[in-house]
Amino acid sequence: MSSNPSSSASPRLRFAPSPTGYLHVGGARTALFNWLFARHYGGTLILRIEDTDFERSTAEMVDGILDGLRWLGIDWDEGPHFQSQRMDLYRESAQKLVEDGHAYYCFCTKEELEQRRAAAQAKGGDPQYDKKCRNIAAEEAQARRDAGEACAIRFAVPDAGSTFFDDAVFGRVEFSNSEIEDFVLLRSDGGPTYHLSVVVDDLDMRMTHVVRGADHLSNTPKQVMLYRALGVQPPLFAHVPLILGPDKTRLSKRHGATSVTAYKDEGIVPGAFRNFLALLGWSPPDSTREMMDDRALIDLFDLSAIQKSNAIFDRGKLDWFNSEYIRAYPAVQLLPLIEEEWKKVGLIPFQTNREAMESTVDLVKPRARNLKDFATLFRAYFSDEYEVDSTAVEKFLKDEAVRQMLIELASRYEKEDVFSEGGTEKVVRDFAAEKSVKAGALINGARVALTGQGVAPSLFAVMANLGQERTVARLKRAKEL
RNA sequence: GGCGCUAUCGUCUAGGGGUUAGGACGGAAGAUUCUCAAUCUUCAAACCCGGGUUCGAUUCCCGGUAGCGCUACCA
Repeated sequence: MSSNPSSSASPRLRFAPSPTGYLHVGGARTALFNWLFARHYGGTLILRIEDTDFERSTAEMVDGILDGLRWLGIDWDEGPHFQSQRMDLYRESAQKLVEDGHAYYCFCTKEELEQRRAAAQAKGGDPQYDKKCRNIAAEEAQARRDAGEACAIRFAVPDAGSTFFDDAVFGRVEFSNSEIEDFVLLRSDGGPTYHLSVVVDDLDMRMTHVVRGADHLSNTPKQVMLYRALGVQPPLFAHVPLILGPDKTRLSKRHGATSVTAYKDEGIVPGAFRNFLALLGWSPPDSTREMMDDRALIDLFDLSAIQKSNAIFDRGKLDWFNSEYIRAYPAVQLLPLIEEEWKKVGLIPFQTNREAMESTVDLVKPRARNLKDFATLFRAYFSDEYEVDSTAVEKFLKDEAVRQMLIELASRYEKEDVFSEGGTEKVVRDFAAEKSVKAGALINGARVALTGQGVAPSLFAVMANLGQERTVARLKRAKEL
């Protein structure tokens, strides 16, 4: 008998994705919660790939899942283990269950089952398996197997009584055993079903806690029965509510991106995504606190603070987190991510000096909402090939006189010996006073000429950043805009 | 259909037998100025419905409704 899981000194948890698709946001959050819990208690996180469905599982998906986890900053201590390499263990366990009288051979074919199920339902009866094979004598079963008849192994669910467990988030959940059919443990092809493989593996890998999606809540009593039949105490379960789309249905492609890789590709920064995900269904003791790095998340995380109801994925809030994180990320950290975005659009920066690029990043990052902004909105800060926003031209440069003045202004800057933020401003203001025009008109016009945008940081900071030569050249081009 | 779970602003949530029901995103308005997607200020916005229990229920209990999940030789 194992000891009470909740009193274990060092918790052991696992994340067990099925590689039949990329890492989706629901799975990512489950992984995150497991990780936060394990790190909070100094436990062990095991990664297990549940690839018993050979048809749908691919190695490519496994790589995608691992990439997604790494991107989110989730690391693991053991694994990845592959269920496909542990098939013997499942067969032996099923065999043992038969020997101990907890399971039996079932010779019903899939067709027969479907037929009888349909017939039962037509009569308004119970669609559960009718236990036809439950009482076949051991010798007969052996004989039929020897004769090569295909068979599955089913668990013999007790006819009476009920099964319950105490979930860390939902509390006590109880099911009447009569609601649970004699489920299959081992398929006729020799492969285990989910219920068998999870239990056998969680047992073999000495899991103390099972944190997974709430879609498994109704399946849990089956697994609890299996643990009991195997003579052990089940681990502590914690079921995490599901993530829904804006229409309150299960999140799917219809709602946009569902894989974490897609968010990476969309210019979301990993810290933002992790922070956002952590707050979907969980909140720290001080719920007014929202910005949390991994350290804070780990310190504050607690299973009991997980929400019981499903949460809707709010893209707007994610974007907000993204802008906050981009602003907070140091330029050194941001630059490599930005360079990936440049690569995607073929932008080759005119500047190669890292420090200079970093200071440019710092200049514009407060206005960024997405990493892509550095390759689109902010192109002019890094490249001489950028588009000019026509509405900005319309708004600030439609006056021919302004254009002329900007060209004149360029000549003045050309003659400056020092080109500083304060100095450039003085030149414009003096020039405006001289011409009896509002400085704002010139500043706004110059902004469009320099950045192609009507929106930008302080003009003089931009000039200082662009440098004298580039500032002059772009101002001179004002008349062509 | 059966079984299970859930229910606080549009969304994420805090709270809890007596509160002006708090915060955040988003929305609206205003301020600022050199533009704004930045910043600051302000505003609107919620306890699903019906019964109990109670001096008092949004909070506890029951029922309803709704949503979600499970009901496979998928995981």
